Amino acid sequence: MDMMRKDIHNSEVPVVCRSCEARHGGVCGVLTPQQLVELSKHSTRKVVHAGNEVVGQGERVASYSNILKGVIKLSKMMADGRQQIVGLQFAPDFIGRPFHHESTLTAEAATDTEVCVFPKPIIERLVSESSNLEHQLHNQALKELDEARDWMLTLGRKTAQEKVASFLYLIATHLDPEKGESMTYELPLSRADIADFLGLTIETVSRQMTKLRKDGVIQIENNRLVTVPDMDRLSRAAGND
Amino acid sequence: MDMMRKDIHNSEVPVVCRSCEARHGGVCGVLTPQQLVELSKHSTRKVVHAGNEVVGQGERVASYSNILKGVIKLSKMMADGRQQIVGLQFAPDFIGRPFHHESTLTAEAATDTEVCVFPKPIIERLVSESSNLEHQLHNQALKELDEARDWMLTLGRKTAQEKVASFLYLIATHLDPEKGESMTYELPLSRADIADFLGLTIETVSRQMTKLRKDGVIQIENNRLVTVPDMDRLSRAAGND
DNA sequence: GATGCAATTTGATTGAAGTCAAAGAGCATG
DNA sequence: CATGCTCTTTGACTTCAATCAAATTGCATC
Repeated sequence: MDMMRKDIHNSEVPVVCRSCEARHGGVCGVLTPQQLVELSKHSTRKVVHAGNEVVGQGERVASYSNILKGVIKLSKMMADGRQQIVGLQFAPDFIGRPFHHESTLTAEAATDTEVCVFPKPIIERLVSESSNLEHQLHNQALKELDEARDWMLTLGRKTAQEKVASFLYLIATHLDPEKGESMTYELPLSRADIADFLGLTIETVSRQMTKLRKDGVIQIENNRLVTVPDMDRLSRAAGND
Repeated sequence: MDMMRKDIHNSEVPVVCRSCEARHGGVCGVLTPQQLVELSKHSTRKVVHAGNEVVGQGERVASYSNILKGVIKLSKMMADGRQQIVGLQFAPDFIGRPFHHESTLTAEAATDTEVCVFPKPIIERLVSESSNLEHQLHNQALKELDEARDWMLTLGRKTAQEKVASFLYLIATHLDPEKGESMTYELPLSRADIADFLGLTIETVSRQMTKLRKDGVIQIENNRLVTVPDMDRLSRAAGND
């Protein structure tokens, strides 16, 4: 990564902020060297452990962050405690909205996570200066919108079996975008989180996982380690035909 | 409206495109007079009757449009015919995405609709020229994202009763944003569409409407005309505490 | 106002997912 | 390696919404 950076730019100006270190993508990817120098002065790298909140529902948002590592879950909660996960964010996604000061949802680390945090005024100034950056954020919003709408179809019209398969497929494709025929990965969510993402109960998720295992669509070790021998078969089980 | 326009601008330059006529908002609202002149040369006003497609799922998109009047439903369909409405668009929303050439969903008129249509290259040039316009589209995308996520909570975690009440509340607030205590309106969707929006069957929607009527939360005339005597009560029935 | 058709409602029954309860695994800690 | 804890699975039973099957209503047309 470091080598590539040198090859392309062949100079001493930074191409990522100090806190992000060698990671491209996210906000850093579209800034000028001068903007990166400025950003580096105010950004800090932070570790957020699984289960900790990044931003609470209804809270004032004082900072923005790039995800460097791990998975963040975005969720909404009703007054009586019913909860729905409305999105998952992976590196190098951006958390927070310039010029919107109140969050309508809770962002919480699903796994242990590393983020690069900037103060609000800095990122807002960069957005005003750089139409590139707004374009980048606009594109992420459109990607999130597409994902949200795909998930609405899953929530509204799929069976419990298809929902669980859809979830396993979604995670697989996000963790490894080059799709081979088979793959093995660590689930970033507990059964309770999966249930909240799928609009099901823990017990139903468990039963459907067992069924998919018995049918040979997946193998499971230690509750979290999933092997998908045939991605196309999983996709079919998810109802994506 | 025309009078207001004159008062504010006091000149002969257009403030909306020819086809949109006196309507502000949507794309027109953020363009310069020169851009509006340019846009007017290529835009056409079009009537789309209820049930007709504006853009089909997977089709190449050759144009963009502003909704002037009526309601457009955005939906996704599975191979076996199961359908989910993933969004409703009202005037003056914009339909279409600059630089994305394939639609991932179907846009269909729910009611008789009027739209102002522009060819793709025109709007893409205007977006490149005007950061204002991208900002406007970005904001609409964020609004749609918020609405999609709110609806995910409804789809995943609410009961049939709460879903139907949520729908009636959603339509009421979109058709008349100044919320009085009571209101009467024409439903823009059939029972079948409501079912597809809520992830329910027609029969369940009907039963829950009947129940809300018998409980005095709403009154219904001629299937489509709904009166809500107490919006707060409807909101509570929708689970929005 | 009678006719025909689609949209909506209502009823009887079934079934998928939820609830309640208990047992079993996984994983830290002393 | 026993202890205590949480997380997950499994089992028995219930319930809410789906399905299947008529009625009924609304509405355009003759």
